Amino acid sequence: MPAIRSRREQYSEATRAAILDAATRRFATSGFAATGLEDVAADIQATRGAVYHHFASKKALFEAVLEEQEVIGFRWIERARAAASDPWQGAMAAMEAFLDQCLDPVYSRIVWQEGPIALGWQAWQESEKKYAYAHIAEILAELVGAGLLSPLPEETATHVCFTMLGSAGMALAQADPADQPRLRAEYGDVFRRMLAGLRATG
Amino acid sequence: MPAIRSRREQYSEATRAAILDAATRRFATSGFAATGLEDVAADIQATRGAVYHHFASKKALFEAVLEEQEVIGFRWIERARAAASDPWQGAMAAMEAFLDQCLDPVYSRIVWQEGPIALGWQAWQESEKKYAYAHIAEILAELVGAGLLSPLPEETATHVCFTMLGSAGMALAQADPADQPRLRAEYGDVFRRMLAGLRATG
DNA sequence: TCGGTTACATACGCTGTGTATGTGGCTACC
DNA sequence: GGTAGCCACATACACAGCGTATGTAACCGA
Repeated sequence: MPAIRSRREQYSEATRAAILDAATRRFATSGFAATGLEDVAADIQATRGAVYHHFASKKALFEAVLEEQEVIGFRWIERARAAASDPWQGAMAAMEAFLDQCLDPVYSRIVWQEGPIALGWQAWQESEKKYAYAHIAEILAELVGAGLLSPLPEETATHVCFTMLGSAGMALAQADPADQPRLRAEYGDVFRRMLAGLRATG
Repeated sequence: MPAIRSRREQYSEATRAAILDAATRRFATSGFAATGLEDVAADIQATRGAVYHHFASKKALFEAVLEEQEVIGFRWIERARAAASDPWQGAMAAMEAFLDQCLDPVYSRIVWQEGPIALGWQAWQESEKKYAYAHIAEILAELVGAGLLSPLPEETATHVCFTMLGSAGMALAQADPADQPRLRAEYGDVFRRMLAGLRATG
């Protein structure tokens, strides 16, 4: 990769980033269906031509937006987990960090609400497997490996945890801010009790 | 309501039912977005005019289709639960019946895949509250009342169970038929263990 | 049998996606 | 340092699908 880029390349890169940024805001506030590429283009004083130059389709644009959010979320959660002292604490920290992440309305709406709508349930799930899914599987495997959980059907358990966390995040994100602390505590409580069930010998 | 209906009313009722039926098949096989009202109309040798006469919009048509599936599913599950001898068996039977229901590709696709896409996540969830949601809440309350589960935050626990079951159903529905028995057993296993966690005193 | 209503068909406008073509400014080569 | 080519983007257009306004024929009540 060239460390120095031509003026034109820099401009191009900047517009691409601007499109991505505007699209993120639009998708997060108005949703995928209600957002026209015209709107996105207008937000950055450009035309739909520019958008179609950088992205093959509306769906492709959304995928790029989604990918970005996934990466941000992944890093945030992983950092929280890495800071913990032992696997169990790490898993709990990751859970907390995930719930935090979902309180960001952009993240929760793009990833959990609009994702399945824009890409279709199946494609969205495929995309999730690269991030959240793989992440959870790793954490569970570590817990099982450390003897903290009794053996589990990996794929199924991962899927269940994935969904539980996701829906909790969604519910939190959409709740009245005044209720969020209580809800968050409740979800934490239910999760902990359920995980405790997984601790007993299967 | 008049027990006897005029010829015209009977015809009208029949076309409405035919539209509903055709739409159900189309939505279930091609999805909401890829289904045009033209297709639906053509399936029953009619025009889009007929569709718009009976349903206010494409969305309204889908809502009617969804409602029908919900009612069918609800009845099926409730019957299984009612046949059980005690609350715990009833809850387990309801869970099994739900998984059965999800193996029907029409039900699972309409309710769980296309629902959120067609109505938007929020409206879909509202609609679910009338059926699955209320149903689960009732079952959980019964279990708590019978002392089989320790007290729970009702709304939160309902939401978690709702999502767990739904995603399990979806995963089952989309799995290779050869894997379905194994997966189903695994989900049952994980659920039972997690519910066991809820049994301990919170 | 005749006027009104109802069930549907026909025709059209609008919105939004995608695509084909045009253009001006940057870059690279001589 | 002039020019040829390319690249980033704009403009224009084709096309699909939803919704709506209007037409029409069958039916029903008087």
